[in-house]
Amino acid sequence: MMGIDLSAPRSVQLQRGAQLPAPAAGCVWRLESGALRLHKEHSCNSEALVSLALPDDLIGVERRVGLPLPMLGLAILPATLAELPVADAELPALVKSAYMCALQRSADMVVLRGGPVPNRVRHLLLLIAEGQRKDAGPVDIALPSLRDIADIVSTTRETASRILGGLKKHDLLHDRKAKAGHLKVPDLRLFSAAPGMTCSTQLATERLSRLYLS
Amino acid sequence: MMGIDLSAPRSVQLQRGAQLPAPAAGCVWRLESGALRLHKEHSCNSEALVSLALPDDLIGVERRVGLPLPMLGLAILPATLAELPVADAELPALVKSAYMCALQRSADMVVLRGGPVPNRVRHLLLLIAEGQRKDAGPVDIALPSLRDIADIVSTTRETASRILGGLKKHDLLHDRKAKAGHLKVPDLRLFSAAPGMTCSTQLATERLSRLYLS
DNA sequence: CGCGGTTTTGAGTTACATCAACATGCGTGG
DNA sequence: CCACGCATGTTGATGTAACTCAAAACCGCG
Repeated sequence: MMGIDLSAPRSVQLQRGAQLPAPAAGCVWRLESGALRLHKEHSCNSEALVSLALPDDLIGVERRVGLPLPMLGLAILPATLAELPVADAELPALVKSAYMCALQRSADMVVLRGGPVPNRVRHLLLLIAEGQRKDAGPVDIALPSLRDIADIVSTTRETASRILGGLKKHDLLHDRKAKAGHLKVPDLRLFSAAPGMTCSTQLATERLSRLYLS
Repeated sequence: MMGIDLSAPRSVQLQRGAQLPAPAAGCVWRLESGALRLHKEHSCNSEALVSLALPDDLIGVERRVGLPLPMLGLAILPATLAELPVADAELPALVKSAYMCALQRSADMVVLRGGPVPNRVRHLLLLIAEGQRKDAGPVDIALPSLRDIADIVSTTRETASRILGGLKKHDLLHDRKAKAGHLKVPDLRLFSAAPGMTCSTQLATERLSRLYLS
């Protein structure tokens, strides 16, 4: 209703676990850094998980587009978001980007929830690391809580812990609990080259798990 | 290049396993009945699975919107699709629906790939049954192949077979292999009311599996 | 300091994948 | 027509990845 404030697009910082507030009227969020988990139905239970939000993703477009129940965003990493005022004329272009992004995230979620758990965790870490695009090379990344990791890849906190431990043992991850780990992205991605790991295909599912857990 | 044929929107029938051809220039598909699995990267391996397409979903919008690599559609049920000519002016509205649908499907995929396998299969069957909307009440549905079920819920054909067998034993599903099973939707959905089954939440994960497998 | 939340580690159990053997249906070609 | 392959479905036996349960160590915080 009130005019859009073009002068200073609001910016927001979120701590791990903090909930994303609704954007100002006529605005959407754009994730600058960090990562969120997006839920539907204002319930945090993992049944309602829809997808992740990674840097450059648009968040809240579904409100502008009239979705009955807007999504809930929870920071799994310290995140910063910019409020993007969007005129009606720009809306189509916006929805288009949001759509393409949604497809990508949907594909991500599928991978994050299929195959052996260690691979799923690896994939999540790589997604996060790429978000912090210092493009290739070892990266210092903030790690999500074990609970968030577990919820996202659909496992338990215990096994998530063991898997991170395994990564550490293999020198792929340092300074874990400092809530800012040092991740050797290239090495980690190398494992990606390893044989297919979608258990369902029943193609050579090399037992990679052994590699991770020592 | 050539003008759009408004007189007779083309309609296509697909058999189980058949691949969806590219729509005519300037057109998108609309799924009338059946179901597809959507992959990216013209590979059928289940790593590339992105989501499902259920009746009323729009397919091929990503082409109109300039996605570098268009998706591949494979019928998991006998499907009929209508070719929808779409003028540039209508595109925004189209992308909007496709976007909202993508969000829904993303949420579906998350559920289809988390928690105990029997529940995932149950969820898939319900999705399919709802697609054949005779809204509530027992429904005769065509069943996807075991391979497709397995790929989608991320399991093996063997366990998928065992789970369907369990459903049959519990009178929730009849006439299985006739490639047209009779599904008791309401009863099946009832199990949905049962306690949370997202293993990751570590909330009361009642051992429903026992129920299914006899 | 004690106190709720997260993380770690261990030991026992189980759901599920794996492997193997077999039955069935379907198309192709002799 | 049967023979043959090839995909699909079925069922059992076995191994193991991952969940569960439990208990301790480690926070950050009022």
